Amino acid sequence: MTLTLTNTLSRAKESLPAPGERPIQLYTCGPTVYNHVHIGNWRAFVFYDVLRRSLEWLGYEVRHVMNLTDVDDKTIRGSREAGQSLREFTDRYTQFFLEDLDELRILHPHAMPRATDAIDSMVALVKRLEAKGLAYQSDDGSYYFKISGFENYGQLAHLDVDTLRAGAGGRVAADEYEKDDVTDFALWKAWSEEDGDVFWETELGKGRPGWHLECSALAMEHLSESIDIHAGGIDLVFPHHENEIAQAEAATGKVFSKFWVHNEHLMVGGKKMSKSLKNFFTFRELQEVAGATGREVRYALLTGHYSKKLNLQVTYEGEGEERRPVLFDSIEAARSAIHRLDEFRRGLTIRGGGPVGDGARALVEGYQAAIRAAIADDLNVPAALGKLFELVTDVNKLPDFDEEFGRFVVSVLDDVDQVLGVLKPEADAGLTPEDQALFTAWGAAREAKDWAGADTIRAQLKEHGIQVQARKGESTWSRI
RNA sequence: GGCGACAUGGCCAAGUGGUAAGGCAUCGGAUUGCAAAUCCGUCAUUCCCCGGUUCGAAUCCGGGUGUCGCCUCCA
Repeated sequence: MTLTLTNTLSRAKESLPAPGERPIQLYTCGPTVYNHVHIGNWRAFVFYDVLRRSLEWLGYEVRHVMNLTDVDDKTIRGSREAGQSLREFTDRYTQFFLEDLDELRILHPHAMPRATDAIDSMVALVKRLEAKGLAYQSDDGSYYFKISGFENYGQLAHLDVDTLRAGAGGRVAADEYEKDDVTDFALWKAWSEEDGDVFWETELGKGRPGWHLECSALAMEHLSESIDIHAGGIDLVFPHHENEIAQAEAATGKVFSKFWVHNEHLMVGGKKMSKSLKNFFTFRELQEVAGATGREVRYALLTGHYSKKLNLQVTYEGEGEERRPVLFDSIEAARSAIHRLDEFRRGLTIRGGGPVGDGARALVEGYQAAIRAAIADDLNVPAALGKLFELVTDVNKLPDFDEEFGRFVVSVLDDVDQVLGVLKPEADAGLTPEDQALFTAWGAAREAKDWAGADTIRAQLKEHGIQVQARKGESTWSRI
């Protein structure tokens, strides 16, 4: 099925080519590995993941590349403060990032190149631009992109260069005098004292790459000079993506990316995340404060359409300095919804009855098709989730069904989960011997109608984080 | 100042001309030894406000209010 996406270039929904004609080349802007990325960043990474999974689910072959920014002001400053080499420092945060990626059930991109592994590509790109008269060297040895030489500048952000120039005039710091034009941006930064031992001796001199350069170079190196989709957070539209386009298209004369898709921001408690508002959280903080799992966070991030702001609702207590979050409503809601989905799945495997008619099967297939249509229509995950819950309610209403039908519905859930990535329950090692003994004793006490004893054991299990369910056949348990 | 996005029930959130999906919470019922969990049902005559277009608008247009964002390195 053909996927449509909102293309930032046109600000309209556009259809990709039908699947099968050729593989889709997808590039997404990765993290700067200088700290734990925050929950808003995770919205972007989950979005990229849904995009890639959706493409594959709809029948596309995909090659997904995401960069790791491991050299910039922040990584250099961080490594110096930590007393580590740049590589030691960024490796540490890369490792954290990869661990969290797995927790959030995000598929690893096919390639995750570091910026520092692409110095040669970047230098070559600058040389190419210089040969065309679109890059120039300033007095301090840095290289800048000459925006006046690229007439399409502003096409993505829909900004007018003259307006930018006027706006920048009053705000640009005095140390920017090196540039011919205030709107020009750095391609290569000449070494300065603060860079310490971070530099590369290249044809461009001693220095390090500018931020925008790595994405253009890496996309071209690992994919091609004209890719299909480039994704990122909405705040990267300008200047980052605009500059990527300028660098790439000025050098190659080709369309850098046919599609540009951007995810909107995550709001926390109705506000933009900031440290001063105390609504700034990393995934690891949510794990500690709210007991959130990666699966719950992923679900919460899937409840809104990528192109719209999503609010992570938080209830606070106290004012000013004392203000602290006491309840993460969105995480709680995600937890309840996931629990219900897990119970539904479990019910499918333990309910064995008579055969169901063809109508029931057609009903489920109808929902499966509706979910596919919702995903194909600009990745409408919230609408797809709506259909999924309608499926749940309708199947629950069936008076009876056999094992084969149960297996069929499970297969549909697994199919849909190729995109959602939240329906598979966490792997559980099972009860500890002690808890297993309690669970058995609880059953025995109930058998003997020793209600007081049963209630005591039930309370003990609950303290261990185990909730029991009395059922007609075999009783069950679940983690709280 | 320039440009732009958004405003749907207690919370989250689909829906972009044909009469308000879904989730969480609430409430009622079923089930249960009692619970919990689960299941069923209930839950917006109305979509920020005012005006307009239309047979018909949450959806289109104009005005207002509010929130958020971009205007050189924040997903």
